[in-house]
Amino acid sequence: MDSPALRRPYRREGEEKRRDDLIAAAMTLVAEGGPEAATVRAIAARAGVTPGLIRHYFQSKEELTHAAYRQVMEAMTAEAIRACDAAPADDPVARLAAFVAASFRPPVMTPLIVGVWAGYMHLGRNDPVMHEIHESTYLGYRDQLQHLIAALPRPADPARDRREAIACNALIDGLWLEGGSLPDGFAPGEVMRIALDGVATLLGIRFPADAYPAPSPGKTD
Amino acid sequence: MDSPALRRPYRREGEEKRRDDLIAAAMTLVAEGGPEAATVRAIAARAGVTPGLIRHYFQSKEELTHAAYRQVMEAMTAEAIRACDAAPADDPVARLAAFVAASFRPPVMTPLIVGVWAGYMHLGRNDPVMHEIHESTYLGYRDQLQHLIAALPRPADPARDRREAIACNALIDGLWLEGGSLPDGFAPGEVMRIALDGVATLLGIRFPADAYPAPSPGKTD
DNA sequence: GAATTTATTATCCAACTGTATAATTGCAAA
DNA sequence: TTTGCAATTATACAGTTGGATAATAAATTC
Repeated sequence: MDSPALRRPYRREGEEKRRDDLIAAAMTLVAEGGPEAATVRAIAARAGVTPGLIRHYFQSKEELTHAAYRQVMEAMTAEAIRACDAAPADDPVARLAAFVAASFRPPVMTPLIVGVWAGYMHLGRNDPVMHEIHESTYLGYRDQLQHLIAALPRPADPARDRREAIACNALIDGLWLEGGSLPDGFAPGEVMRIALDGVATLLGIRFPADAYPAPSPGKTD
Repeated sequence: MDSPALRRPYRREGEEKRRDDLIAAAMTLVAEGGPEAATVRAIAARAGVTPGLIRHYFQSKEELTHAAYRQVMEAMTAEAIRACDAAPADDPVARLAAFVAASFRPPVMTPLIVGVWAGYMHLGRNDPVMHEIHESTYLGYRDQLQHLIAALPRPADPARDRREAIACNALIDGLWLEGGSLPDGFAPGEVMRIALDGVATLLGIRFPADAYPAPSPGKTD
């Protein structure tokens, strides 16, 4: 009865690595099986540790959940902004194109991210912290988009900008959701191309050819 | 100690009514608190009956879940198609406008429906039946949209129609999601107006004025 | 080699899950 | 009124699972 005797061997890791591992494990599980799949035991198993360790780094499972969700969401917007800032500061059209394009390739559009988004989407209703995270990251993205639209070289019209930002944001959301959910339903780069075309059409502008992904090799249709 | 004595009084109802009540209760709970909130007991309580009754009308809770999801999803597409068919058969533009507009008012765009959609969105990954329901209703909607687009009076171009259907569908999805999630974030009719404008712009057409919702009273901005 | 703290282990305990069955009541026909 | 059936309630059950915790062992550090 009392022959534990062999104890699981383990390595000691830095706090940061362990926290990241646990967060990554939680995200993966949520993406795969929804929030209810991310139990303390499952998270620990996925991260290659034992359940007790979670409470060594997080005061509760809830805290881990919040940390994971925040990290995913903030990383997403941050990546889009980063790509946008990589474009010439004096070329609003190129900046907008870069922002949109970044939203449709990894690490923003991946089944993992979309899965996390979908899995947690519902928790915002009852959990105030989740709601705050969702709201701030969501509005952060949309605000950024609206800024980029307002910077376009054309007569100012704030009301129009708002409407167009809402429409573009919705188009991006919808495509991102589809593309991330059914990655096999589209040719490589197809979703991004549709998104760029759609945003350009909605705004009455044209994006330069180099804003688009490289054409699929082999065929020149 | 043994004085239960008073038994809950009840009414006898027809099978149809009870089934509908149970389905409605399940949907409401899912919309409010996600799938895990829709326990047998909670559903029964919400429907005003006792848990055992569920298994009198459904072989299992799973069966009730499937019935509820199917009903919500099918009703949604059916309503949009119904509105579309109410338009003149020989006016493709009006038919498309009616289809889009119907997607942005009750009973299609309501917090309940969006909540159910969000709550169950994730179950499609593991549960084959849920997946089938989701897929068929989703594709049904998109196919219908693509047919309406293909029927527009302009040179035929199937590839373009496909791209545009994907884009329009994404725009509609995104707006529907936003409008249903944050009904207070928009003025009455605003989401529908943005959707109609957006779809028209994406397709390079114009919808007649009477396709739009009545302007908000009081102000003529 | 001692001290420190990461990590493991084992367990707790409770809440709750869906299901099955038995007892009772409402209701309508006879 | 009485009878009988089916709708509904009530209770029981068997199992899972949940997150939390205290004590202990092993890495690493000094």
